[in-house]
Amino acid sequence: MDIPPVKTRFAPSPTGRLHAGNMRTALFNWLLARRHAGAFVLRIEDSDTRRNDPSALDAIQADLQWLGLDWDEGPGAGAPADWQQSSRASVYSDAAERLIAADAAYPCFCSATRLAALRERQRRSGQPPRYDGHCAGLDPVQSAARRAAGEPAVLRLRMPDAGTIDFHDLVRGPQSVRAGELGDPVILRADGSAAFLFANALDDALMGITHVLRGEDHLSNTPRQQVLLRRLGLPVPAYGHLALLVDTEGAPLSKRRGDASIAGLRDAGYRPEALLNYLARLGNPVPDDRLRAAAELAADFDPAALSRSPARFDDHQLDHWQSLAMAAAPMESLRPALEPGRVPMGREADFLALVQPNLRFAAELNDWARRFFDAADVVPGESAAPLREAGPAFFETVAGVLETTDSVDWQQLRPSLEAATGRRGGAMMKPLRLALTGLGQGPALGAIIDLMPAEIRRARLQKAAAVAASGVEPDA
RNA sequence: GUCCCCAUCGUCUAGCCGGCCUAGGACACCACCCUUUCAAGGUGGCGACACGGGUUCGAAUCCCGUUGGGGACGCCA
Repeated sequence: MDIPPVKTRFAPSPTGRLHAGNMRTALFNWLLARRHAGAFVLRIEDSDTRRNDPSALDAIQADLQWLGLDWDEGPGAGAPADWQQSSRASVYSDAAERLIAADAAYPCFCSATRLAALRERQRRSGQPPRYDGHCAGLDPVQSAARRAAGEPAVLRLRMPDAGTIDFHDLVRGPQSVRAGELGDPVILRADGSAAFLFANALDDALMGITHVLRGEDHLSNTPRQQVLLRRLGLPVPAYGHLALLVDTEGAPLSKRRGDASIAGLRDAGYRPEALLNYLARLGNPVPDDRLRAAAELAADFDPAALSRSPARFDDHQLDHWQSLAMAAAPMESLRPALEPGRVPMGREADFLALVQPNLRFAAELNDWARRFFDAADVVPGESAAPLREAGPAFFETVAGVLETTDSVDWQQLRPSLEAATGRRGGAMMKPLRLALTGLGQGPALGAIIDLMPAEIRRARLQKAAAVAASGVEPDA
């Protein structure tokens, strides 16, 4: 027997940038599709025209592509052309007519004022706020007449009022909701446009989506969408609900606060492999601690194994994956981050090889390059104390040795320096490293000396000697 | 407020149809090794079954309650 092909989707609204939470949802859907050699669809839910941001469409695609999530249907991917809800208005109105004809939906003339008062009253009396079915019993003929006369109305889906609605959640298992707990939801707004609940379910069914992984905030929509689709005689996809991502404080990740926006992370210098590996493991047990490719992650992706409690987005863990990604990065992928002219001709490969293990972000290359190859001063004022401790003679002596030795082979150079300065180990290395690079840490010092042009070394040592001589009395 | 879901180291988690768990891994942190420096790298350490009741010969694993966290209750998506 045939297992139906898996088709998943990611359906963001173009109202802002993607953040880590959205992206993880997209990733899990992509993983599920790829795992089963199925299809992944990108659909844009722009049914709320007031909130649409024209630039968001491109940004969403850019973010997805950056992470390597490709889609088989959607913007730029060919058929179907109508991946955009705003171009599917007639699909929704046709379905709405069918629902009305079957008495599965009814017009509701209740004003916003009445609804607000109703909710307030229910809340005060300890009742959950939900639509009371005020218009549910209206005569269809009269309702049609009122609508024809131009009286504003929304369309509500008639929910069963007894029994339970059962479904199997891909991540949470069997679910059962008492039908009476659900009010009749609005599926068409007064202006005739489709509400999320309606457009979303219809699109999934019509596009042949088989599996939907979405945020936990959609859990309560599931029974409604199931009723809706059944009434329409359409296939109901399998839904799985993901626990939401929270920030370091445990508060929900907020688009508004710009928490962990994908664009922000990218601009900060994070590599896509790093984010991918981190996101894939948030709330999802991946037994392998190494950096994996997307396809490898997909190979054993299982929604049922997903965590059902909210996961924290932790910068420390992201940084770990970033470090692994940097270390594993092909040298060629680092080059573009290096500003032209920073590194002398012919020295690039040596420079990159030396510095790469110390990088967290590729942009740091430029700082290292400046310290190695730029004549400008690198010694910060606050580091004067260690230089003074070493004394001007130390730097002059080192400079002298460097001048007269033609070998910069560290094995030979180090003993010469020790003999000449009378210092060894850290006593020699630390002030020397500081004088040469302005930093207390970095790649192997011998290799740095080897890579650094003689005239830069000379200038740095001179400067260090001057600083060391300047304040014989350290501020104390 | 009402309803639903969840609860293992600081964080992400393994384990959860009970004994193999003196609870395993990764991140972070700390120490040591390497480097006669530091960083990087290597090795090790610290560190948790939220609490209270049951059930059982035996519970992280099952049940109930408490507490805590998350979600839903829109002409938002």
